Amino acid sequence: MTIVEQVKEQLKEEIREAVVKAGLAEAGQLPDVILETPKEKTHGDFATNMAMQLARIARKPPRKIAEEIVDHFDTEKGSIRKIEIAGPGFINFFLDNRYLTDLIPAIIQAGSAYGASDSGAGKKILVEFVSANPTGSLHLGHARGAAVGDTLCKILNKAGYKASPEYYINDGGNQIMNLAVSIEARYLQALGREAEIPENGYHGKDIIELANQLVEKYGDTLIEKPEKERIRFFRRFGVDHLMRGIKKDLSDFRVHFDCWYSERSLYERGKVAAALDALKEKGETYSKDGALWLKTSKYGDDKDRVLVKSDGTYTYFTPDIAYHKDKFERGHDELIDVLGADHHGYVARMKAAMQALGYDPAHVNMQIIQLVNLFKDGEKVKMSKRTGKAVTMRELMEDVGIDAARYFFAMRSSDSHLDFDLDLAISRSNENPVYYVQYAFARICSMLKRAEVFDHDDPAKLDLKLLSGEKEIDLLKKLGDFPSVVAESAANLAIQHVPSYLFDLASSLHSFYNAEKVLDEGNVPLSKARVALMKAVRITLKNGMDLIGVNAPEKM
RNA sequence: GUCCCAGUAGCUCAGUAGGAUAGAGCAACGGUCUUCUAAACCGUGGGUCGGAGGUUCGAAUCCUCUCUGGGACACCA
Repeated sequence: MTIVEQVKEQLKEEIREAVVKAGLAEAGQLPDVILETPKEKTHGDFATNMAMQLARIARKPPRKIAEEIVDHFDTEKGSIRKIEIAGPGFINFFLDNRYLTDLIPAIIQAGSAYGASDSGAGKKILVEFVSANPTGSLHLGHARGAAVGDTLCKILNKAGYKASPEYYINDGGNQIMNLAVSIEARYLQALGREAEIPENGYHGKDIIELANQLVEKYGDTLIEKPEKERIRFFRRFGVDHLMRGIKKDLSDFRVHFDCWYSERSLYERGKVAAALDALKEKGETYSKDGALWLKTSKYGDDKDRVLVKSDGTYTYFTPDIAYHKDKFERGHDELIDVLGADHHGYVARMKAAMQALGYDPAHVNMQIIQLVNLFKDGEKVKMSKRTGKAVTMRELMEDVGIDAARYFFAMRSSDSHLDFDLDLAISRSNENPVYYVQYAFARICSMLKRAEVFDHDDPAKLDLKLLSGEKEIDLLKKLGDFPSVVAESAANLAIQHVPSYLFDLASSLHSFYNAEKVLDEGNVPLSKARVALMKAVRITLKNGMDLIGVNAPEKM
């Protein structure tokens, strides 16, 4: 438990005691004590709305109840400086700053571990994201999914969950056949022959480049191969090549996956057939019009879905079911899929399929990432792999930079539409908040380089109560918030809280920096205490930036 | 037609397990470097939280209806 949590828990316990002592409620019927941090400083360090909650049970006006609670409150125990009753019946607690200054040695000692908590209780979560078909380069939408998925995993792990990031490679379906045929066509064209890309094939530039490489490497020798073998060759070559590019893009974007899961491997290990059998056995399927259907409508889907088409082949849905079943079988308690908005229709049917297999659909969590609209020269740029005009993830990295892109994607709630103005991001990148946060870090580094005289091995021995200025208290409170920000962010799958927290912390730092001098030879004890504070802020900023995949530069 | 997301300051968006006077950045205006990085700080102005009802001590937040914008609704993946 973190220091701030300990303080809050103790305070809650004391409130409970006071309520019982005052005879306002039995210990058993006591509502949960809600202790919040007021926005307004004049409202104290912590506040509770207990009196309002008890108004009904005790049948008294809230302010009267608040008075009785305060009268029975044991102020000796904790480090409470002052208690006030305010507004409709809030009880505001003003604490001694000791618990705040205690944070500094704790943070310095924890180092890169600061911010961690066990609020996730080791729950195993598989987070699948990106999972783009290997049929072209990753584009802007994938970049958002990648940033969100990667950050989500890091936040979950920091908060005590066990999250595994995974990429599902769709290397088994029709799309891949289309890819092979498209490569073949481009290959023939590169050799100067007549060939046309099929209607649902891929027209991207990267396929042309791929074909050119084939010509360089193999000349026209591939034409002589029998068609089946040739297509198989193009397919494997295409998948390998494109997956290499995808992996490179993702790792350059600082996105990490524990596992690259192949769809083909599901077939090879009989997982698809097994999933199908399981559904049949449970009586969740039926035949109609020559196809095999799954009764997804029984579990809340709009209509039933086809598993096996009348031509005997599987729909994409069937291996996907096998894949999700496998995720549970590998021991994960919960599944999170980070999906593009175009997969919206997929949510109900996959949850239904999992329910049909006997899993709790509440453990299948689909996070829909809304569209990214790109604006360039004031015009909306349509994204499509097929047209070859898509803005790629690579271009994004080169144009706006990885730090800015990662921060930008993390800072907005992923279920809102995102307008990404490329011109603005490129031409006025200094206005990007990421630089504000990084600058705070760089400033501290720069100060600490000169601070050797004031540095102390054991911050606990310093006179930290000298840190009592308004700006210092602000900073300390922010530092103490970090673990609960991470925990809450994880619990709500709301990653945007972290960038927003970093911005606030940076703001407090800048404000402090401009108001006070840290390194002052005229006041050594205070300087030492402030150096320790700066170290704690630097650690916290760094840990937060790590979570969202943004670099912490020592110099800017 | 059904479903999902959004609508909060001029612009881009935070804030939604109900809390006190709704926030930030940008833009506008006015200040601050002989002092640890001015990519910063300090200040001013700017709001029917799309609209209407409801729930209650209390609603941007929860419920119902409604308007506007975006997206999804294949024996494609």
